[in-house]
Amino acid sequence: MTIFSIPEATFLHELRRIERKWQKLWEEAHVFEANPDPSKPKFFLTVPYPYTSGPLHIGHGRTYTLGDVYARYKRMQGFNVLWPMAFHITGTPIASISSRISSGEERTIKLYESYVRLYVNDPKEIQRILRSFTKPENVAMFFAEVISNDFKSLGYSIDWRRRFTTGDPEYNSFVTWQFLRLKEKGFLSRGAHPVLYCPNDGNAVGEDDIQGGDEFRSEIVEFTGVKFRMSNSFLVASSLRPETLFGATNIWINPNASYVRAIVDGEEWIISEKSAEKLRYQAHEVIINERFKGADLIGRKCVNPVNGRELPILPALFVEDDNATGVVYSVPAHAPFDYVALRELQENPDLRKKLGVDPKIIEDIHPISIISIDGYSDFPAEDVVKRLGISSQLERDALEEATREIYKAEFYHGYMKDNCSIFSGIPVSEAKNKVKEWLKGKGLAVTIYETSPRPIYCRCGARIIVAVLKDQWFLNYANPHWKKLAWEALNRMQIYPRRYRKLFEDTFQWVALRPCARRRGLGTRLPFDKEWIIESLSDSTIYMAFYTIIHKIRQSGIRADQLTPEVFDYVFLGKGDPEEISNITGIDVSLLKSLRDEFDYWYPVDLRHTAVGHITNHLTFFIFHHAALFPPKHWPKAITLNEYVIREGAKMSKSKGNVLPLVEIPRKYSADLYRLYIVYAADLPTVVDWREEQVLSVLRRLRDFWNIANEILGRGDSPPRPKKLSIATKWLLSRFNTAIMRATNYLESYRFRDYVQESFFNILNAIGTFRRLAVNTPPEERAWAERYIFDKWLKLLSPVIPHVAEELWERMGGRKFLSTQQWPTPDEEFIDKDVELAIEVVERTINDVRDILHVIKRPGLSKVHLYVGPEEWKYKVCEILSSCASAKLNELIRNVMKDPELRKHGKEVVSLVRAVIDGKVPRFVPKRAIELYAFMELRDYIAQELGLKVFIHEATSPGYDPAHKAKSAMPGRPGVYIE
RNA sequence: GCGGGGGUGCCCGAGCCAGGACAAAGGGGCCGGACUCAAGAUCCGGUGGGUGCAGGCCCAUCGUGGGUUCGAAUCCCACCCCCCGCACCA
Repeated sequence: MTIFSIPEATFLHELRRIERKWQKLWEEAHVFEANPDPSKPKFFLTVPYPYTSGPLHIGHGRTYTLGDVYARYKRMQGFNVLWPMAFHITGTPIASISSRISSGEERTIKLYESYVRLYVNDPKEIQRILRSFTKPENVAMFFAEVISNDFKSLGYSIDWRRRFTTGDPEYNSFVTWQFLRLKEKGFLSRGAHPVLYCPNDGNAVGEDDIQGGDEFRSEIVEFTGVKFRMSNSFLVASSLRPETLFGATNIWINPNASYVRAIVDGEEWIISEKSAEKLRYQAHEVIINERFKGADLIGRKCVNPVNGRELPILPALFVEDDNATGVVYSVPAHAPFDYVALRELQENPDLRKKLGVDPKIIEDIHPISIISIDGYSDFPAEDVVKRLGISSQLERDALEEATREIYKAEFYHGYMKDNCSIFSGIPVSEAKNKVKEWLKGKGLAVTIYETSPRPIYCRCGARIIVAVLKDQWFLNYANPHWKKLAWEALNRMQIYPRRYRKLFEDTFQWVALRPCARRRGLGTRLPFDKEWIIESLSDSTIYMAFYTIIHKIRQSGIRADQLTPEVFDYVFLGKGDPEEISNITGIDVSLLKSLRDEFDYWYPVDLRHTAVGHITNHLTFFIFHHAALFPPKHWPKAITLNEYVIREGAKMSKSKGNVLPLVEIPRKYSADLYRLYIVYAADLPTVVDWREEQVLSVLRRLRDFWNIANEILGRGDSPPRPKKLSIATKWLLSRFNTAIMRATNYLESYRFRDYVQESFFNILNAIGTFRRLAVNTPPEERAWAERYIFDKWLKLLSPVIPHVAEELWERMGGRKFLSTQQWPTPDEEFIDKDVELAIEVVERTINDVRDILHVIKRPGLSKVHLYVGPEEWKYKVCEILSSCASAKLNELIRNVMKDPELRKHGKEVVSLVRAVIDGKVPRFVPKRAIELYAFMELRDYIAQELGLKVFIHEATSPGYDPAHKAKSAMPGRPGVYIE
């Protein structure tokens, strides 16, 4: 942890005091509560509500802080800003946490104890809270409460009256309405769907439910079970590569495992006993008739459905009866396991004897090559097995590696050979699915699901399998009508940073069926099928609309059961007759109308800001559902996105123990420091690295600001404006007013980092420069200048460091809250590019002199003569050049030569143009008179910087020029002579 | 694997879409100087290499290699490496 030095710690302490003070005052004055006001333009900004399963960290805070900076900016811009917040409790994780705590799971209890301890000191109280976590609602309520406190102590300007959770009955009514309407529009569908499943719990399982689920990725893999006829039965052999069926030479079974003869969906199948049990969960009807050892099948034959070839059934030790059907077909040309197992049987009499294999059956088995691929022989399995020196089918790891290699190579680069029937000649990558579909179409294959990795276990201890849910509800994003609407919505939306639009577009392409309900967890029940609970991303697509009315629902005591679908139809869509709805629901007509008005005032969402991780799911659904349910005028306008946060170069994670919780920020650092750092550290599309060293440096800059500000305030009231301004003052005012313009443009285009750089760091630096430039400026003028910029500066900074700015505003005697002041506009009168350029010339000249001193190293130098301002026509050349877009020498010269006066100077013009192109003369230079004036005025400053006596000469009439340097003077580049 | 994004100086990080004023903003670190008894803080200067007793010149340089162009960190192609997403996890 940082050790701040004493002055830093003192300053931080002061900051925190100020932050608490203003948070209290804002809250008491209800400054950020927004009500419809037809006289003002509105701006509706949302950031996703947090999921309340634990504390937030500085990564989450980045997103919310950016949202707040923008909300504050827009508010000062004169918009009526609605920036609300709610809490997400829907779904399985919170339920799962509760049940784990209930069942006494040590790890979870420890983890949650540490979470609670972040917020609560009293050990007894911690235990009480922890015990309450056996109810999921209490987990949700606890974290909703502490997170909202975190947000308040970071100074977020949220309208808290509209807070709700997704478990509130009013919200349930709202979601119910959505799903009824989606169903009516035909956007829901039903069908079979495979899920990871715990037979013991009777439920689908998610990452949270799987033992070690956060350490590896568990997925569902699809095998193709191929039916090999065996008299009246089918031996069902499974493969991940159905296209290799053409190269099958035999069948492998595990001789020691138990197999069954079972009626599966009316057919008699022979499969492993273990697989028969699992198939019951995959929407198959299974009746087991007979059990026997795998060895009993050895030597019998079955028929390959693709070519009628008779294949012998042979034993193999590598076959797992627990994987898919426990039966595999052997393709020794292309599958390393098969190749090795076959060769072992052929070459090892002991093994044959042990497994009871008749040598005659196997001596005629030869690999059948069916795939051609560059870089391998006809028998890739043999190639790889030899290369890796594999000799036994029990060398599982090596064989799996070999299999992966061939699978990848053949899938991407292989072609089916001529012996593959109608699939001959096509790429393997295509053949795989085509063969599968072809077989399934003929009733010769089925899909068998398996977990990967295998086995995996539920936290309850049971083995997880794949189950097929027959009646899963889906949101059908593939619906062409719906998709078209969503595309229209996307196309008219602004996405920033622009690079992420592509990801939206790609997602829109592939998004199809999305399971939208589950059998467990928290949430809203599907209104037309109460067994199902609407899943957490599906219930969070248009909830921004709910913010517009929830506070009024609460205030007026409307009950959830009064919130019928007709109410929402009216409020959100303007459908139906309010009198009638009022009669049915008992909600007052005027109240109904005011809900409608409020929604109509705020909608659409003007900006949704969030982290990029949400693009492929939440944000896509957000757009789809708005497009489905609302008319185009209520579709969202813009999305902005930011990347995440790492810490000291490393990703934050529980296991590393390097997560910095948001709650620590206002305690160990400060809200404003955090805000300033997190916004400034990187652009939106760049990952922010939270580095203590850099945080500290930002803290020092914040303190510089604080000191300068208080120094300015300490001088009391502003002195009168001087009649004549020094060049230093002119420069500061120009620089500052330019900064207002730039900062505003940056915020308008969501360039938050540039905004902070311009309005905070650059102005801070400018004041430093000003103070050095102002050696000859009278103190009253300096004081006036600094005081002049001061209140506008505070306004500029209010969005990012609202507490500090608000405090200084108050100390300055500002009226009301700074947070509600008008955003500053630049004072055009003070913007003077020539002065800014002239100062640049002066600074550059100082550097040049230093450079020369460094090179000549002559002792006893004490004077510098500067020859400023060559002939006026040279400035004219620069002026013409600066307005030329082209950079080609001859074109530039032609442009310049258009001027008859310049043409007179012929060759000299050409060499000047060349000097500009070469960068020896700056292209943008001040007017001659101003350049001269700047040097005259700043002579003492230059002298002070260089430690030399300075003499300024007009280059066109130098009084003293022993080295003839006056003629080397160029616009923006005085001649220099040091002696 | 598929899809997306990126690789900039000792480190972080702008610039790239709209090629030219780019040895490349800003911050950090480091070096030198000022201040100080000293440390810290603060302020000033420097920070690719070489070279020069006049502000310069030469070489290298924005992942690597090609290309387009009078001109490329910026555009095109190939390769290498890194990050993110891939849905029932919110």
